[in-house]
Amino acid sequence: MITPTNQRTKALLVDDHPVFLDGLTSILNDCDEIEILNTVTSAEEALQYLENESLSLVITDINLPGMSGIELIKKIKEINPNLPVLVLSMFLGRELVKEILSVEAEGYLSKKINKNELHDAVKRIIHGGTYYSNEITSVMMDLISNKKSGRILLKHELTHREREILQLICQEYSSKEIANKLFISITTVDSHRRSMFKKTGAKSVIGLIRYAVENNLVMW
Amino acid sequence: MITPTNQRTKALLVDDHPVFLDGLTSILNDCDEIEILNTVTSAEEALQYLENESLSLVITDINLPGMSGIELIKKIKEINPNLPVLVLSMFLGRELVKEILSVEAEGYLSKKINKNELHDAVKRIIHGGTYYSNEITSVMMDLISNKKSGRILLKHELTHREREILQLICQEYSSKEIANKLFISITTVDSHRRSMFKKTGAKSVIGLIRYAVENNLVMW
DNA sequence: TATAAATTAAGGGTAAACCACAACACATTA
DNA sequence: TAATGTGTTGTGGTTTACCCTTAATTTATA
Repeated sequence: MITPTNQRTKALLVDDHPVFLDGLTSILNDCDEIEILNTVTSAEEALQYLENESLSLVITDINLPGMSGIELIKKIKEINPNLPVLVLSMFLGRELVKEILSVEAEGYLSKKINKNELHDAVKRIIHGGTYYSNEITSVMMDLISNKKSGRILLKHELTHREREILQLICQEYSSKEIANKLFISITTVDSHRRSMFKKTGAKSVIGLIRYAVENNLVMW
Repeated sequence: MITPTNQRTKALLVDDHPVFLDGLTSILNDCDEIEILNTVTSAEEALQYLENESLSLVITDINLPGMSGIELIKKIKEINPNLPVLVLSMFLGRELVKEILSVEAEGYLSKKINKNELHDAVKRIIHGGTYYSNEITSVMMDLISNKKSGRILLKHELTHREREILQLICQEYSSKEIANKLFISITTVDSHRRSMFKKTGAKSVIGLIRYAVENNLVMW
């Protein structure tokens, strides 16, 4: 017995890899409760579907060209706070976990998932629940153990200025070049750099780069 | 009219992302000339199918956990040189292009391809041809323009020792630590480091890291 | 065998990274 | 209001990275 089409949850899939979208579609076609409304390869395209009343689930990648997945979710929650979002991502650093939690996504899955995990996640979310994979829950536990005042601090680990400088470091700018670009002293750039080392636990600039990649601060 | 199953090309798909495998399967199911023999998530599993006489095409990712895609292709060409291989990869540096050409893969595609490109590539390869995407051909042109003695040099740009040191650099080891680890002088590590800068054209250690990532020298 | 390349290492230099400490503005909170 | 915390800025000093030349020894390759 097949559930009538008009009762199925209509989903929008967002990922910049067409083959991955086909894989998601193929897997979700095996699920009676889901119907694919459409698949798009950017957050900008996804925005066009947010006013569509039949849309009742968004599954999106984080690392998208142009507007990021996090920005997309923020927009989704502004326009339609009740529309659930399942996040997919390749990497998962502490900072990214905080962002996923702060935009209140209903679920998270690594992009290395299999069919069953995706089915489980989708079913739980469309029935009003949430689904967070093991990877994210272990990072969440880590955040809780480092908590202050009884709750998880969802504030960014790095300040705006620090992120700005980190992005320039990732683009192979030296401290001198960064100082000139931002009209500040080299020693100031140095200070920001060192505070990032402390916060991220990086031993060298390579650790900073890895942090930036794992937290989608740069398009590598 | 459907071609009988026993006349279709039987393909083995290798990728560590199950959803991506589902996407490839879904796309190739639309192609009358292809039939999926099986899908596996590692090179080690793939080896078990190489003695299978009905297998007539392998589509594999390069960046696999454990044995790499390049190593897999080497083994394939040892056991069955006539079995064509289509390579998929996320990144594509000069070094990786050389490796793909040196193991004589019949085709290359970026992992950002769409349905049509995959169909074209597969059809050309199963009819005895080759398919190299625009990304790889432009890198090949670059290699040809830098050629000596009339043909492309497929030798590695970096030596074994240099690669070894680069991998340690990527793991956040300092020159001093690398020297201790390899029982060589710091000045020697410095020599190798500088020769890598020259060969890769990197401006800073970040350029070296990017080179390592783009050429699959490290699992990032 | 001759030539080239890889690995090893030295001396000597500049520039940049890295470290501890601290002033100041600004906001939050006690 | 005073206290505390955080972000941004900065100084001086130490260490390491980065760059050049030169060169011995071993190992491939023509």
